[in-house]
Amino acid sequence: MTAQRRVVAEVLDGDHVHLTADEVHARAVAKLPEISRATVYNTLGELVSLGEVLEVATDRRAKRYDPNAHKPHQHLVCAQCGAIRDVHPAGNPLGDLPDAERFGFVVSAVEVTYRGLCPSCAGA
Amino acid sequence: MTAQRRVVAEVLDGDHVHLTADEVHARAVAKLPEISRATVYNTLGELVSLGEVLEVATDRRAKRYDPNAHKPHQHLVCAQCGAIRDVHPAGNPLGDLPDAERFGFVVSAVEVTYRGLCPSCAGA
DNA sequence: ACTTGACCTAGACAAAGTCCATTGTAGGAT
DNA sequence: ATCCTACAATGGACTTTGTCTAGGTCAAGT
Repeated sequence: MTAQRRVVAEVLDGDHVHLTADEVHARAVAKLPEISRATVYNTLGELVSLGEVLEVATDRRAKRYDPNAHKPHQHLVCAQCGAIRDVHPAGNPLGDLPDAERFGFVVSAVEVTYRGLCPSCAGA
Repeated sequence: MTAQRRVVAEVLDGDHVHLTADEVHARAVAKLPEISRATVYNTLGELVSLGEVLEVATDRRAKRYDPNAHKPHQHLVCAQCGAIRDVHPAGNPLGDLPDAERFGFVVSAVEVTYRGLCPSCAGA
């Protein structure tokens, strides 16, 4: 546990945030000015490997990092402003895929992304 | 309808393919050598706007373009080789999101990506 | 003190996509 | 037939996101 890794972990802790790698880097620099981009990327990669943090790809721009890795959840994304909320759908989406639709695949995970407009974007 | 747009449409037609923009460009160049990358991107963007083609983002690398836009479906992706199959899960995933989990959003769409191993990658 | 190895840094590099100024073209107006 | 205008296409520069590499630093063990 080095100073750099502690800073990255601190940045992700706290709110239910979904930061991009660059945002993590920017906040880390605020606490530890000499931290480099490569170190942030490396540390995020390690946290993902350890299962402490999830990668979320709700758009095709930057990956986002979700510290809420221990409770299974899906994401709800505003198509306009990009706001992201964690949500917990009912039912088991994996079970909804019939054997006939599995084409012999060993299916092990499912990601669900709900898209719509958040209250402020829908009101505007 | 120009020659360039016809060529892009032809490339996407046919099989149930999921090509990246670069693959579309490569195949378009084979038919019309002077077509430029920008034109392929523009044309793909127009086809997406018209609802004739879907953008699929199963990985964080290139977007893929799915000509099967008229029948709702989801995707099953091999985590190892990247193979993509169209699948049709049972049930209505949109309905699985309770009102209490919508946070006031107007939810209009849902994307489901199943991940696993295809038969050849699972066997190897 | 020297070696070793893990970690960090800066910057170069790569892939995917977008933007922009210029050039080309097709159809209508004169 | 020629000109005009609007739209489309082109090539290349640029941006964003992420990875890689070569070298430097530091602490622990011998």
